[in-house]
Amino acid sequence: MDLYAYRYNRKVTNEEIEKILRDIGEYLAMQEVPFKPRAYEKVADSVSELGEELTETYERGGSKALREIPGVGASIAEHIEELLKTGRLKYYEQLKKATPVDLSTLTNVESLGPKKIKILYEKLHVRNLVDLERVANAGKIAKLPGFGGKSEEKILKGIEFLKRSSGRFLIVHAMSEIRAIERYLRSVKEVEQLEVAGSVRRRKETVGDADILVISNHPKVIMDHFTAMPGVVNVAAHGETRSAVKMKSGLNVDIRVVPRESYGAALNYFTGSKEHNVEMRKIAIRKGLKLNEYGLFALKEIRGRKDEVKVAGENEEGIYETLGLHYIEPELREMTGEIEASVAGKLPHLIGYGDLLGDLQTQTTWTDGSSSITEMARAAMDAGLEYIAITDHTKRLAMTGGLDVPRLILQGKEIDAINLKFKTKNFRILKGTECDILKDGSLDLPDEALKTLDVVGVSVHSLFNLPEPEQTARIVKAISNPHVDILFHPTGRRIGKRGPYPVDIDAVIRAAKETGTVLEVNASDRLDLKDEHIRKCVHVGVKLAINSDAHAIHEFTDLEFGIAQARRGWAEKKDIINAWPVEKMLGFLKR
DNA sequence: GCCGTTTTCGGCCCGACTGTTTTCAGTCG
Repeated sequence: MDLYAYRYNRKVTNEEIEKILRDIGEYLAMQEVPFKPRAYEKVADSVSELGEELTETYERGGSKALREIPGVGASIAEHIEELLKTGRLKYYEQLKKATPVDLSTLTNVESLGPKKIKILYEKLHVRNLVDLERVANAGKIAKLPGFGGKSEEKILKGIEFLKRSSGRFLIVHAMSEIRAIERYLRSVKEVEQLEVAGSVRRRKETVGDADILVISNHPKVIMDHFTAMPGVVNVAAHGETRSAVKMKSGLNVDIRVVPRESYGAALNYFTGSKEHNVEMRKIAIRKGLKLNEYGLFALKEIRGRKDEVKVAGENEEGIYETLGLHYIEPELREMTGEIEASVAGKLPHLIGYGDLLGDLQTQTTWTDGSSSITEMARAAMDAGLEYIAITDHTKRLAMTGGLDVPRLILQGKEIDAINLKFKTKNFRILKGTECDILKDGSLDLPDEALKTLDVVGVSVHSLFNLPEPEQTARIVKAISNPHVDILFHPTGRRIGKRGPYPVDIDAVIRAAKETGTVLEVNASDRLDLKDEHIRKCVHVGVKLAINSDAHAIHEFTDLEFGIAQARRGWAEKKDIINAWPVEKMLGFLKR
């Protein structure tokens, strides 16, 4: 059991509880216990979709409130209670003792599940990723019964993928922790101004650490508060104006206190990207100026003596202006043409964080979502949206209980009824689908059913390893269907878990252009399309939809990260169809 | 271990694919 929380006098988080429940499920699956694994897995999913910390749930309503969480019964409620009260769970510790392996890491290796992990542990004493890589490289896995050369190759590939993505955090996951740190620091009265710089401010899809800049006249107080924050497990540096800590989650956080007069220069410097900064300095030099993290300086000769005079630095806008540039939004500072565009006055007017009016991909309890249509609609309204499309899965995705035509029709009737209730609220629920693309590019629902819907999304959920030409042809065929409006998560990647399937994205974008199909910017942990693809779409005029892919009411907050991704792809409001009013959006879709 | 217009027991989202086999176990979505 993970005792960090208690060692550092901190409450057990949902994330920790989720991991333990998931691990228990895997342990039970290892022992081939029937049904229980699914029960634990289900609860782990529920916990991950909760909008409230379990500590709060428990304080609010005790074990009875825990029991109200879907999938939590008497026994799991007791487990959670034990975890909340003592920070440990004896049942879990026993399982762990019997098979001491780093389950959550090993199951992250593609093609490895509990059964194979068990064999690897029993035959080759594999406990963690390092062990696994060693035996795979030694060719020992191929010789195991049930394994072979290809399994070994797959495992090595999986390890490689995990290693590449380690040490960085998905911004979608890290942001809530970063925001909590921000809130904590802002509550310190000596903090005059504060901003998180670095890749977080540029909204990169993954971030390695968080760089926080603070203006304050009392740096020492700030440093002391910072290093004593809840959740800090290691203080790497504790200086006068700079400190660095590691959080329990593994996130590194740096803080710097800077004087007001150089705040803008420091913010610019610490926001990066490095390449962008280098170019800005070159521009400064060409103008006879010098730019560093303290400011923008002119070299002036005063009475025969050369001296540096600060000409800008208190804010970023002043620095860009003095350099003869239009202000460049942080999301664009990647040295991919933003400087030239800025000089030429041709920077895009980026879509704003409050610009979305709708969400065109949501799932409900009809399939694998955990909230009802009504609940999702209410949550969308609270999130400031005017419409959502309900796009539950289709029958091929059996594990989700995907809809067939009769159930789709039933769902449509329910949507009609709910829409009547919401009529006065200027909110509309659209009928939609996330229809599976089958192997040959045909669809999991017949055209007669598709044409009754407001929004038809299609996506690939199977056969990720088709050769590129086949996969591309499959997708192109699917979006050539005259009823298909949007291609959901076009490359199939899950950041940190799985790369994109082999696909010629340029060919897909061309086909989207020809067929008038919209491509999705999926805002969940897929962030798919990615920034450079978005930019290609914007360039050729393929329209985009930024969708949450929400499976629960609080997941509409993910839309922010989809917007960030679209901004990194230079997208404007005119490029994003769900930033348009519902009638205009519907009018644009294929008829 | 959970759940109940099939309610206190007896069911439990399941079909497709892969790589290993030579009829199937394990993984994935």
